[in-house]
Amino acid sequence: MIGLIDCNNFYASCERVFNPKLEGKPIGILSNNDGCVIARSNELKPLVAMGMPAYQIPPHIQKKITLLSSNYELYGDMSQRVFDTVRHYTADIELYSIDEAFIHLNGFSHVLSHCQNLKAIVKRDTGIPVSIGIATTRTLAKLANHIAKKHPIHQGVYCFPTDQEEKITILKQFSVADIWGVGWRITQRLKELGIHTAWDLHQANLKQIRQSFSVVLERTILELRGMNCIELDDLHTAKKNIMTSRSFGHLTNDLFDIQEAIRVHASRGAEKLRKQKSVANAVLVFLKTNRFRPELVQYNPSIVVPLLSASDDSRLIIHAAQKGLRSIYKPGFLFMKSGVMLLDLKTKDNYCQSDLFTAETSATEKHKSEQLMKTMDDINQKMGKNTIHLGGIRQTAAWQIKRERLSQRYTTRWDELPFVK
DNA sequence: TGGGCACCT
DNA sequence: AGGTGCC
Repeated sequence: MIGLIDCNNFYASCERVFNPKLEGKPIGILSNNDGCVIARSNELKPLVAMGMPAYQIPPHIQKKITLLSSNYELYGDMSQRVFDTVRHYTADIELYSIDEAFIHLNGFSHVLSHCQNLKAIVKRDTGIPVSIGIATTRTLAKLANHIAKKHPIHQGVYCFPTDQEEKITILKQFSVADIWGVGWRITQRLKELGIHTAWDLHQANLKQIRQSFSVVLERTILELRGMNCIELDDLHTAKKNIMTSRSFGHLTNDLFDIQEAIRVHASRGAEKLRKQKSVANAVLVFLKTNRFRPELVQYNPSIVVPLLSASDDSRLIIHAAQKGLRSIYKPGFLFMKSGVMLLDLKTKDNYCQSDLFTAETSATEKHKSEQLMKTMDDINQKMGKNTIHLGGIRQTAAWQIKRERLSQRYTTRWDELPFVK
C-alpha cells in the first residue's frame, strides 16, 4: 500500500504555528513579488479564488483578510520538520513537493491506524495538520487524499476501498479534472470524447488514449486500475537544466540594476549546480518585458553563451551571463523579469572535456577554483545565504522582489526567533 | 498578474 | 521549440 501525506493549507498552517492569532481567520499567502494568492486558509477559500492577483481583490474583502508575503525559508524548514517526523515512523518515504510525500506501507499490519497515529504525531510535534490518503497506487492515493481532506467524517485519513463496487461508486463521483496528471486542457479534450468521470477514464480504451493523448495518460489509466506504473524521480537525481529567474520589484530599464540581478541569478544557479555535482557547458540569459501591459513595447530577448569548457565556477558563469546580457540589453524597454539558465549539464565526476584554444586549464587552476567555490559555499551554508558574494548586491535595490508583508523566519535565523512573554 | 522543473510531441 | 503537467 502507498500513502500520500499532504499538509493542509501548508503555507497558511506554517504561519499559524508561530502566530496563533491567525487561527480561524481568513489568511492568504502571496506569490513572489506579492503578486497572486497562492495559498489560502479554509476561511479564505470562499472569499478569494486560487491564483487571483492581489490587486484584483475588492477593498471590502481586503479589509477583513490577512495577506502575507511568501516566506520560503520558513516553509522549507517546516517541511523538513514534518517529513523528518514522518520518516521516524515510516522509513520508506518519497518526498514529492514542499508539502507532500508518498510513504510505502507494505509490512505494516494496521495501515489505517498507523496513519491515524502518524497524523496525530505530526500535528503534536510540528503543529502542522496533514491529511493522508491510502491506496495501492500513487494516483489512487491522491484521490483518497482528496476524500480525506473533503469529508470531515474520515478525520483526515482515508483508505481507498478494495471492494470493486465501492471503487466504482467512488470513481464515478470524481471528475477527470481531479485526477493527478489531468489538467485543464486534457479535461476539455476528454470531454469531447464523452469521458467525464474518473470511472469513464478508468474504462477508456488504452490504445486510443495512447494514440490521441500520450503514454503519460495511458499510465494514469493503468494506475486507476491498480497497476503501479508512475515512478517519481529520486529527488537526488541531477537536474538536466537549472533555471533561476525573478520578476523585478518594479519595471526597470537600468542596466546597472539588471546586471546586479543577473549576477545574483548566475551565482545562485552556480550554487545549485555545485550542489548536484554537475558542470554546465552553456549559460542562457533572458529578459522579459511586461506582457500584461500591451501598451508598452515588448521585447523578450534571450541568448546562449557557450562556456569554453564545462564549469561550475561562479566567476566564469557570472562572466558569461554578463557578456550575454550586454549583447541582448537595449535601453528603450521597461523590463519586468530577468533570468539565467544553465544548460547542457554533465556530471562533474571525471568530466574533463578541455577545449582546443585555451591551453588546457592547469590542474592547479582547477584546484584553486574548487577550493574557492567550496569555501564560499561553506560560508554561505553556515552563516546564511549571500553572506559572501561576487560583486555588489544592494539588498534594498529597487529591482529586488517586493515582500512587504513578510513574517519572521522563526526557525532559521537567530535574530528572528519567536518571542515568548 | 510566481518560479522551477519534467516529459511529450 | 512549444505544449502540458505538477506543486
